[in-house]
Amino acid sequence: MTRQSVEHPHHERADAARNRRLILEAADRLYAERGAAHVTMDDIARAAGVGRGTLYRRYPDRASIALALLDAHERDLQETLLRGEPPLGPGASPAERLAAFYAAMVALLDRHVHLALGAEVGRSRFEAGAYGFWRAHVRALVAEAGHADPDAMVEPLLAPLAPDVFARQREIGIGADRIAAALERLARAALG
Amino acid sequence: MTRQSVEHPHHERADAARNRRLILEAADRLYAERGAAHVTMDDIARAAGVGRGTLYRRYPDRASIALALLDAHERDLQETLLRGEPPLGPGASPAERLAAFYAAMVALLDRHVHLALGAEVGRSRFEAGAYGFWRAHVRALVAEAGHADPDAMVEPLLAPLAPDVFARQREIGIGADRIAAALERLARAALG
DNA sequence: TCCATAAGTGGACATTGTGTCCGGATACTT
DNA sequence: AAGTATCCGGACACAATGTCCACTTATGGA
Repeated sequence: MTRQSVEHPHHERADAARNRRLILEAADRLYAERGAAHVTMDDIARAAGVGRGTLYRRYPDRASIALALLDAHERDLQETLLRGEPPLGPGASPAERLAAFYAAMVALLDRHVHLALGAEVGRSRFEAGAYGFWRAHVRALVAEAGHADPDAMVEPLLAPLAPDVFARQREIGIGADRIAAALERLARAALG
Repeated sequence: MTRQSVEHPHHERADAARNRRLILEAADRLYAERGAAHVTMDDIARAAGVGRGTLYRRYPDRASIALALLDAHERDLQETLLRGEPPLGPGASPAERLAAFYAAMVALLDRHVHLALGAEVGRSRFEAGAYGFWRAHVRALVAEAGHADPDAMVEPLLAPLAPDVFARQREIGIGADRIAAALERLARAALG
């Protein structure tokens, strides 16, 4: 779905590849340093040592840069959900799988909040990145658990994983472990 | 908490009061017509027939205008939660009160999504508007239900009410009634 | 090795939205 | 009616976005 922003074109020129790396490294560092909201495209271009035109050629906005950085991490988890061991992968009960999914996502967010927040700038998270995948996964679990209206239950169950919610909780002193524990309880209550 | 943006100063000049009304009416209309994201301060000033300076004098940004408009509606619900009849008001079980709260919030969102989205521009919803009130209410319910870590459970339970989540659900064809039904089930599962 | 050319680069530019400022206008008081 | 505190509104400076195009460079064939 966002592969083109990660996979290398078949014959990418050497200078282009170098600049791509410079851009991604600079963006990652800036997002981590200042927070997504305080990084402009100009900042990234300057930090990477490339011109604005070069930056815009690849990435139309900040969100797509953050998405490119997130993508690799997210793909690992997606792979595990599809073919990994239970309880993340197939084989466990829906409630346990949702609990494990929550825990894994919290761990992911804990490492990459700055990127997740950066990916939210502009376009809403719903139509970008891996949201479609998470949605399909959770929908399947909800349906398997026998809920009456799975489609109406998916977004409410995904909402607690919104990056800004996670960031807020950490801001007021609730660590990733407590968040994960609370969500695991919620998962078992909702699908158990 | 946001009273100063709604209450009239003791001796507001007649022209100032008129302009306040013009501004709020114009903003409400524009938000509804085009959606919050596509309304600028300039648009509001022009539609209201006042200058930019006049607009900025009262409202530092779009969010505070939307908040002023939302405020009245939210206050009604707050009053009911504190002193109204069960199940919204005191007297019912935590699970039933949370279910009723969800339903009431969905109804509120259904009428005023455009405002709720407008209030989110810039400042995150957490530190503005009535969020503190909703948080305190839900936290009390969670605690009363005997949960281990109420503080970690509050944000996850409030997250499904985020305006962008609601807007998204409606966008993909899930009506307010289905959302309310799903959330009521969630409430009973989480606190029951 | 050298050249043709497709791809890539970078900074100038136009555009849009934000927020501030202050001379002038206007309502309220006495 | 006059004085004054408040308010008005547009001009201005600034910040960030996204586009454009003249120039540069890598690459592959002769």
